[in-house]
Amino acid sequence: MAEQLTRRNTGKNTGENDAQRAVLAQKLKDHGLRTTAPRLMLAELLFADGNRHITAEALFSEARAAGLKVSQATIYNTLNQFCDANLLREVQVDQARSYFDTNMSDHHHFYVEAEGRLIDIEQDAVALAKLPDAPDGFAVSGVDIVIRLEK
Amino acid sequence: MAEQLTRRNTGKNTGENDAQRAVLAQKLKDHGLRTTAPRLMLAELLFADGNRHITAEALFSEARAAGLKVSQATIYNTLNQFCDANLLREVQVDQARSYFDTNMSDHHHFYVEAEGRLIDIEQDAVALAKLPDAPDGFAVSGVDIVIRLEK
DNA sequence: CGTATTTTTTGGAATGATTATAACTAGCAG
DNA sequence: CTGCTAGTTATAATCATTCCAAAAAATACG
Repeated sequence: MAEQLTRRNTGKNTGENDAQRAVLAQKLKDHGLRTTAPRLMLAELLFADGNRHITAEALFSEARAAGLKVSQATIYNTLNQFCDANLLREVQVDQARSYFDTNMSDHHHFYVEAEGRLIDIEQDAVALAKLPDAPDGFAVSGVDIVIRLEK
Repeated sequence: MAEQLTRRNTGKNTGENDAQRAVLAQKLKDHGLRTTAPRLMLAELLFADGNRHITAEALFSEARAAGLKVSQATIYNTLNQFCDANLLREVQVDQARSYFDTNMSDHHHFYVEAEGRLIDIEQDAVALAKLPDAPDGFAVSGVDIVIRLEK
């Protein structure tokens, strides 16, 4: 079953992939999620090859292309669970669809509207010299900067 | 027909409202839009009383509450036309629904997620000391900063 | 001023992303 | 193993938004 996966990483043998899978399984556990087959396989697609930005629909296609038999509902459930568990974050750039970012570090984004593509901005590439205070009774829960790009 | 409007502004007599309507009609013309009754009435709701942040659904309710007989399609059409005409801008904070902002000046937003409420941030309350260059082949078309708030 | 031409508006159907539901299956604790 | 709980699935439901074809209103023209 595991071999149905198209590997995005550079692993060349089963031993290496097994090791990677064990790491991912532990990662799920560490974040309070049971290790189930669908979760592990989606985690592999999401986390095996560095940071990614992906939509539910794209992850679904990728999973199907890799031969996985996951339903759309599971894709959505899993993405939301991963978000709740702080394994993913949602990026708000297009009200038509949600983007999920596997990079949990503090950073911002370029967004190429024409291509629906997100690009990370290193956190130290942006410096905020001045930020307003939160209105009375509120606390800041996040600061999102999106730089929109065109050709 | 015009008197079906519930006034959000402080106008007290018809003369004053007529004057205001004339100003709005001119504003529509200036932006290349024909002055039609629905457009004028929605413009009145949107622009008569200072800057607003509103969703399509909220504007529809407001229009209905004011006794206007506009269809939902017209609300959406009008909001999109106003955006295209640079009378409104869309703010991306919640993928569930679109927010429209009547404040066209360069500024950013607080977003109170729990209430679905947007609050303008004066442009001089934010200072960006450093911004990354756009990747090769791209130009920056906009910089959006959203500060999310919680209680 | 009517009449033709073009835009708008409309109600309702269609779309597309996402979520809810209810039955089934798989983890995992004892 | 067994049972209880959580996860998965297929499908239906929801919700915002867009599409559509027809009716109505605006401008252009004679």
